[in-house]
Amino acid sequence: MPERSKIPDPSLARLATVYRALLDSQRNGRKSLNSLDLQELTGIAATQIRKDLSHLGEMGKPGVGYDIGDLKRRIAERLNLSRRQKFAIIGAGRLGQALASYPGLVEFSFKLAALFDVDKKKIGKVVNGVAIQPAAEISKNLRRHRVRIAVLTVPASAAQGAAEAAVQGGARWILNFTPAHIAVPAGCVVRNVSFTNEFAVLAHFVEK
Amino acid sequence: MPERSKIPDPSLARLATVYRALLDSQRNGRKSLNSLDLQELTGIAATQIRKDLSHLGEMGKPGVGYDIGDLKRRIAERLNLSRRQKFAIIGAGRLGQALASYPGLVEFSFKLAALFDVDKKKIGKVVNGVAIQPAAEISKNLRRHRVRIAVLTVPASAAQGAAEAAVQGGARWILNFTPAHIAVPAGCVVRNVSFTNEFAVLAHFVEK
DNA sequence: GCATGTGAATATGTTCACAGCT
DNA sequence: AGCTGTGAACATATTCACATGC
Repeated sequence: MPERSKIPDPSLARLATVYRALLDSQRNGRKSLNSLDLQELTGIAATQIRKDLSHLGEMGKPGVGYDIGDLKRRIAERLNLSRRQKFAIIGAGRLGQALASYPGLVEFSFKLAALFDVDKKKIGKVVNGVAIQPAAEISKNLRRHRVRIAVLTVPASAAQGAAEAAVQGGARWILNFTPAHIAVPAGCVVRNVSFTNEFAVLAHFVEK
Repeated sequence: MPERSKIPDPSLARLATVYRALLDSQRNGRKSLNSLDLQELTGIAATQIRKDLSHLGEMGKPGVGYDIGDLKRRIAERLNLSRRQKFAIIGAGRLGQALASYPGLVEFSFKLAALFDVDKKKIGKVVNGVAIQPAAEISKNLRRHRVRIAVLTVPASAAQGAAEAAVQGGARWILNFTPAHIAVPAGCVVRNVSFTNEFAVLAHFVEK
């Protein structure tokens, strides 16, 4: 398989899931795994896992399985998890603070660089080692610290403004936890995460 | 289009997005919209929206557009949003509390029925009108209040146990915010929501 | 004339079956 | 024998093009 093939989006998400399973297994002293072990750990079908991994080039030993260290390295490389990625959170409400101190992000080598809010009473409060700063300084601070990833956890009505400030400050990758649709200049990537949509999809399956 | 066709999963999620846009437009006094207006509001391609809506049967007037009231009703009916759905949150950390008081869920007619945590210091604290209860009472309380939807916002290591208690109490639909893979009996539906996967997918697109 | 609804064409993603390496 | 890696078959989802109804 060509070393530089484009990986399908759902495959990327599954690779992240596999990556976490590898971290856990490694902590448990495991050295290698086969695709069936991974199915057990993640709930993803073994054949699907092999197909996903095939996008990274040959990895495993037929008849044996995968070396955890190798596999981790290859996935990390491809998902850009091998280099520390700084990110900023805009909106220090409960959700923003939950994300700010979420340990799973550290394992994926994300580094909280800044935290912003409009609420004057919150300014200065420290979460996970980072002090909450006034929203007015978003652009200036993102630029100064060369932060390229912004996470929006503000109310929907403030989302577009927050996104614009972030882009102004040089952010190009935005994770939008807001239900609002945000418009960004070409070259910016937005990924929307909607809780309520997840609830709604689940609700559809609830029997009447 | 047959009135009872199976709607593709991604389509369900988009319908939820459209539904929210309709709520907003209605608040702004709007009476009707066409598929291009909806594209503007949601970022979803007009042609995709029409295809999604076609799963609900004929809805719009050619040359005119869609009546917001009608459309809302039809979507709500199909997504099961027209009847109040009780749900419980297991794990009253920052994320659990954020979800507990998230206003978007009320608009989708979800009703927080119970909130649980193992931490004795949190027991009794009231969030969004609901007192936090001890985790030991999950099964008993879910059953008593006939709650069928459980939301897991506990640490990964506690996820399987929490799920089992919820199922024991009669829950059949589980929204898992934990990175852990959880096993449930046949007939239970689990939907996984992973923050870190969203971060990881975004990271993949960050240029080196 | 204008916007919907839909079959047909395309693109994307998943599953299968098995050849080939260890 | 055991498990990977992959082309080929299948399934699902999106886009297009246009006939139809207002």
